[in-house]
Amino acid sequence: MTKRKQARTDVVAPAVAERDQRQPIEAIRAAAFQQFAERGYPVVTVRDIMKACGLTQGALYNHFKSKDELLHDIIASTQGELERLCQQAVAEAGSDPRAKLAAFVRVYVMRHCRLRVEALVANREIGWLDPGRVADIRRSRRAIRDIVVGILAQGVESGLFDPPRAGGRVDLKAIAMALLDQWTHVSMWYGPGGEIAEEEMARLYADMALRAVGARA
Amino acid sequence: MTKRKQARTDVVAPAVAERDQRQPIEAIRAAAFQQFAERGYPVVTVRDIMKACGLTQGALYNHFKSKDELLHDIIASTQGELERLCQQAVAEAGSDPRAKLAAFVRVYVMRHCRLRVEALVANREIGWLDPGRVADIRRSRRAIRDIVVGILAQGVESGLFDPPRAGGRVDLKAIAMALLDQWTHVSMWYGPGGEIAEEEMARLYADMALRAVGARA
DNA sequence: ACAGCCCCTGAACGGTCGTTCATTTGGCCG
DNA sequence: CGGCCAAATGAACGACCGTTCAGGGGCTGT
Repeated sequence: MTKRKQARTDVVAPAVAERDQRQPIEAIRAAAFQQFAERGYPVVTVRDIMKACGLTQGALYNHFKSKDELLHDIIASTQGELERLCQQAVAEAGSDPRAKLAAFVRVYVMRHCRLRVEALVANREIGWLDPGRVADIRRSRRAIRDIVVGILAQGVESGLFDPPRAGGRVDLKAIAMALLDQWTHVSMWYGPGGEIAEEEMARLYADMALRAVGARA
Repeated sequence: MTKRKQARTDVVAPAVAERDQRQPIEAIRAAAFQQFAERGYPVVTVRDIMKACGLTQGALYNHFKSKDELLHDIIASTQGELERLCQQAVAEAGSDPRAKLAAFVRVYVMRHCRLRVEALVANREIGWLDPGRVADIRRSRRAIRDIVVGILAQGVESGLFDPPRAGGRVDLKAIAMALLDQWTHVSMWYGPGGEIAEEEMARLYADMALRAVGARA
């Protein structure tokens, strides 16, 4: 091989553009999301991104310090919004852990269906960030996981959940990771043209989760 | 940035080597698995891989036609073995769909715990393959998914499974995808130094799956 | 009208990439 | 011991990378 432009043979839709009409910084963010989701951070060049919003390479550096900062910027904004939505959903769901879990799944899954591109980038491309910039993203991910662990703990304590045991005792962290894995990766295969609506996806996943943790009827 | 050697800030363990004693072709495969898992296909250079097994860049091309062929070779071998193991596990599990599902989960999860490096590469790096080479890997993935769909269908038909409904009817394909997502991504976070043994992980995931599909006690 | 500023352009820089190839190595067979 | 050939070397090639920067509009406020 001598050409270097091979695309990820994955997921998602096309993109090219005439000079985007939005604020250039927003146009760059949007183009970067699309391109990173389609082909992956390392093979998307600065030239690609800027061409996709009708500018040239150099203009990127009027808005971002580096390609890496651009990636961090778009991941961090998406991740922060996700964390906020999850907290809000749980807070508004009342005190029953079953309602909390259902509300969490609903928000989380619907967002990963609707904003597939953003979810894909935030979850798959995080590994390309400079080590120094990855810390706050990881913190946010842990925070989201801990919300789930908290709901499960409350459910167990109140006797409303009866989750499976691993090695004699219940490992809520492992269960939370397993559930989050399946909710997160909806964005890898869910297609808006698919047969199932986002609403139905959310309900399906919530049902599976409540069954998996042994929620009382 | 001017240096290009940033590592994925992800997962997995170290590697360097003095001249590997195995057949060079096997040494290259092993080094490539390790490096791709640690840092990701696009940023691992041919020079990196060959240095890791004590050779120089040029020697790769005595054994593989290109870097891309090397990636396909190691993914295809792992993927093929996984498909074989899954088929075998189900075939040996008798006729009860509950036993089939449990056997499948056991084999699938334990393999993804034990061979984390291979699973990581096969699942995460597939997108970097040339489009022409990706077809057979996708076929194998679909085959594995269809094994799960088949087990679920049998369970529903025999009345032993009562899975959740989405939009009025049962969508076995979506359920199978959801379950496979959580089984597959164990390899992303399970650590052999972790508190849970592989056996216990397999049992935990099998329990969750049987509950999720509404298996009769 | 004009200065000042923001933003964009596009050539240029130093570096790294996958791949090729002429050459050298080293083990095996007669 | 000499010939043979598979396998390894490492320089070289052409391409392209992220980033910099001097130069050039086209707004704004006065």
